[in-house]
Amino acid sequence: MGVADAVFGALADGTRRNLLARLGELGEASATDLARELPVSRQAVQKHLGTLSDAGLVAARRAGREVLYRPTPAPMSEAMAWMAEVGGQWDDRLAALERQLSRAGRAQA
Amino acid sequence: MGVADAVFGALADGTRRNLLARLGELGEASATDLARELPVSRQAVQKHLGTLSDAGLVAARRAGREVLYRPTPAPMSEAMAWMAEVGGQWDDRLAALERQLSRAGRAQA
DNA sequence: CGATAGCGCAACCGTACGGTTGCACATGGA
DNA sequence: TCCATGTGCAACCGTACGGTTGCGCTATCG
Repeated sequence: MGVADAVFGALADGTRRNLLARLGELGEASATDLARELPVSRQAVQKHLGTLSDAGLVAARRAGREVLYRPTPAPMSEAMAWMAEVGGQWDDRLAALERQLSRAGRAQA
Repeated sequence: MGVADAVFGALADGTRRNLLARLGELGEASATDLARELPVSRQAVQKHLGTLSDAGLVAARRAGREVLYRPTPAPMSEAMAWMAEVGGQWDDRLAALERQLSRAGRAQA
């Protein structure tokens, strides 16, 4: 089913979730910036940003000689919808979320 | 952060998501049952159910000589909470979900 | 009982993944 | 213009993953 595979795959790695969370705080950052505060090399971060980008969770913007990445978490909603749908049959809490999702879904790009 | 890693990891595989969805429909099923309607061997299904079980997304019950698995999707809510938190800073839709999650969270085991 | 259906476990295989190093290319500042 | 900084790309490495086969144990049914 669609984008879910890429999104879940991207989110399955802790470093990638770290990057996404950090980008959420910073707004924008380069791979070099992000690598500075992480215990991995710049190239590793770059690869991670690549898979995040493939999943549509991150977008890149060139600024001079830097490339700045910003989070674009919209595709996560599809993954959440999947979880809500599967889980909703067994958990009232998730069922509530499913209703919320379908309501919010009508209002998004 | 906690269970999220196992949950996202488990959900990152399409076969595993299939299994979870099918279990959601059937209620309960054995690894052999599930393997019958999937293009993989029983042992493969068994391994997948193992990782799903490690993530707390599935529970096993012995019934005679069969072992029946049923979905226990509650741990997904933590993963959803993570997504809502990270995404919420950038997406009003996810922000709404985040509020919904914290409200529902107070009412769960 | 014996035979059959189902589970558990281990070994093995190919490949994708996370990570590294190394180096070449581009860009901006002194 | 020269140099420092930053990016892009490729090769390489170890390991974990998805999947298979094979076999032994358990339990149910005739």
